Amino acid sequence: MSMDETNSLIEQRKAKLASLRSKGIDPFRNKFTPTEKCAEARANYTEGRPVELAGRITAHRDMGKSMFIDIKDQSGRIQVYAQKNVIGDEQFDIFRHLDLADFIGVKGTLFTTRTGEVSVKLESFTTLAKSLRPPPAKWHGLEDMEVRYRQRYLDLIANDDVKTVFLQRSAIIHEIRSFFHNRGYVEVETPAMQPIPGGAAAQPFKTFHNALGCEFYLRIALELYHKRLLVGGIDRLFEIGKNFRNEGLSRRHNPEFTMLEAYCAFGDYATMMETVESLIKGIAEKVLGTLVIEHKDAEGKVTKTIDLTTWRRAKYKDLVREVAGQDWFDVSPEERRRRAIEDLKLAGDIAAGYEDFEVTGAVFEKLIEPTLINPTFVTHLPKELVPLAKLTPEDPTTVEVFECCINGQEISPGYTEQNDPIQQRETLEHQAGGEQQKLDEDFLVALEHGMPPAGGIGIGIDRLCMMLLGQESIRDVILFPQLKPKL
RNA sequence: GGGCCGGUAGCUCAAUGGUAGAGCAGCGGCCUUUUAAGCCGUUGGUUGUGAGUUCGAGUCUCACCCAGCCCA
Repeated sequence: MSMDETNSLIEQRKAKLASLRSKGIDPFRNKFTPTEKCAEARANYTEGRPVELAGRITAHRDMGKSMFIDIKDQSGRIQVYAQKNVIGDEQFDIFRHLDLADFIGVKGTLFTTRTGEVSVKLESFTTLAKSLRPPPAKWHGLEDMEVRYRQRYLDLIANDDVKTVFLQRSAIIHEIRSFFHNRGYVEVETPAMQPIPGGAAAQPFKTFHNALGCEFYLRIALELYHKRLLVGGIDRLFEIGKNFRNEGLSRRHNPEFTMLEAYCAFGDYATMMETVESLIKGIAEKVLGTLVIEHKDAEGKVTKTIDLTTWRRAKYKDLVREVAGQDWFDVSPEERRRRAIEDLKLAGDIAAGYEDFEVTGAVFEKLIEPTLINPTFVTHLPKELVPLAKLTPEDPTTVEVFECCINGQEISPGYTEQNDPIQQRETLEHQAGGEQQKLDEDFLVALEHGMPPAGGIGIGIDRLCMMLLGQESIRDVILFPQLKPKL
């Protein structure tokens, strides 16, 4: 090791790198094949069993003529014990000057220390990758939000619970795929670049295709392409993909987010309620091993309990009547507006230009949805709210629709899909109305070729993960949440 | 877009307008079963950026950047 009087931690590490090279050691290897993972070595312990393991150095305890280090791979950590008289003076000196965060491969035999910890008695080691920068502190972890999000790899290195969240997110998505494959659904991929962004009301991102010389939009929903596939005879299909909405960022909104949509020909909204309930219950049982989910604060105190055992079904109008009065839908629109503003104190939430259904919508959004912690299917919404669904035969002011609310948020909408091309055109034209929204003629032509009756759902995967994994910010379930670029 | 809070060593954090500190990490020394190892010594700073007030600014003022929370 050089006696360089450098003051930068990076310079010190670079000097160590040069020192290794000067000894003929390559600090960056192409390959090292461990016999097993660190956690497996600990789990399958027999005294004296030879192992070869690889990992990042996360701690070291120097004892003079011997030394302990911890190495860690994705599975976990294991302690390695090096002794000067076993590996020799020269190797021991190199070993002693390895840095926290360096990757090494070790060869040795398993033993148990005096304090009962399964460890590797080192016979030889290989440097695999030198870390030129110091890792975050071992004890405090990494707290700085900005660094955690911008350099998520440091967050994952320093904070095991963060890593667990993302491994569980992966397990959730795996379960979603198995669930639908088991039910005979086909996984499809549809365009993220669309000439007309449809299927939802949201501001799109715009881009330009040079060769075609035209603009495209990043999709805001998957729906309209999935329905084309129903027309094409794919009766059960699903897609897990990114949607993009050019709107504000918040604890619940990221500009790109992951959406699941699934469609089932010859099903309806009731079919899809069963699907959502089975899906989410199955995920909770398989990934979390429970249907009762506890959200905790920083001190570990339970702040919220979500019980997924029973799924309530309630009509939108009934829920509104519960909080706004039994005669809510019998009085005049003017009276509804007055009550909402004066009696329900929603003045700040009701804009002057709001239509009648939007006034009721504000009542639902502000006073009802946040209270729906345990799963509730809110059904039969006013038809104005959902232009792509079929009317309810018994009450044509509503549509055959549900919004599954859990954790005070809408997690999943679903409905009996509109398959009448003439009614669909009228609804979309009326909706486009004042706005300069273009009609997706190609979609309407597809409907005119005949779409089977079908049920469909969407599930916001990020919000589902927040609910299941006890995270209050969408940024904590997205590996690289959107931040303003620095520099 | 509005309000509130924050940005100090690699990390976690201190510092009445008056010499920028601690713990850990790093570096050197001692120590062959430690584990937040221990003991001794020691390096490390353009206090987010830019102006201003002041004899003197991490601290006060203004603008800006970035981030977080709340609201719209």
